[in-house]
Amino acid sequence: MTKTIRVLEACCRPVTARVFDQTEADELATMFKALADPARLRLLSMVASSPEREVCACDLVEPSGRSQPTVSHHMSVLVDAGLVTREKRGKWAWYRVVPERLDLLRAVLAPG
Amino acid sequence: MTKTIRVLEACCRPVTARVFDQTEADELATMFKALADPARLRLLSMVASSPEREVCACDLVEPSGRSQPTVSHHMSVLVDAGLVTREKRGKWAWYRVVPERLDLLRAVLAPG
DNA sequence: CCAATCGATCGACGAATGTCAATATATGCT
DNA sequence: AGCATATATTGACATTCGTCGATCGATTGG
Repeated sequence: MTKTIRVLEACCRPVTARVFDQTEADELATMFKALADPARLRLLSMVASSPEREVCACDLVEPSGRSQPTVSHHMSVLVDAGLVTREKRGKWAWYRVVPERLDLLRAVLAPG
Repeated sequence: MTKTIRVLEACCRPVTARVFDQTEADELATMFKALADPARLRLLSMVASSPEREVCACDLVEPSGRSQPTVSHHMSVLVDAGLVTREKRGKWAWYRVVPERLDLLRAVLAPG
């Protein structure tokens, strides 16, 4: 489950620029896969739209309508994809989005 | 398999703007899910990076390294998500990307 | 018409995924 | 130390997904 976040070499070159090689496609697929579930998208939007730009895991369970283990699992998927970071402070886990990673995906989807 | 492409109401409001509601999350997840597979990403990049901006299905099978039914399936997923269009001309099927749909996803990923 | 070709659909199968209850781990409080 | 709380991990299960071989439908050329 814990996956190392590799750095995309051909970072930011749009899909219109060339055919993705296998490695590149694999890595991008991991990131898009993290966004490919409604529950995770809602969790991500909770973190991203938070005024403080960070959210405690304890504030995600009830609004998401999922069990605590399920939320923990989904957040791990987002962390593994590099889209959010997790910081443990005392008993609590705090999440933040990683804007550079969203930018990377935006660049990939950019028009030619 | 054939899914109607609904139009996103809250189109283009970024993830940083508010918490996605269920319907919105479902629809966005469908689009991201279409991008969440390496084979499909490569197929999409083949279409998107084509000089003529369109590609015949017959030119996708061999380079993708998948069987003809598998390619057809993947292209259907992309079409159903609204990311590409399929036009049947004679015996051949021609695919084009839908830039507006990529723009929509880029807008969703835009920073606050 | 018949044969050939292109692409979509069907059926099957193993692999991956989303989910939760139960349990484990870690931290803080008294 | 002992207990309560917050989160992660494990194990199980049903569902979805990616894949291919076989087949079907449509179009074209002789």
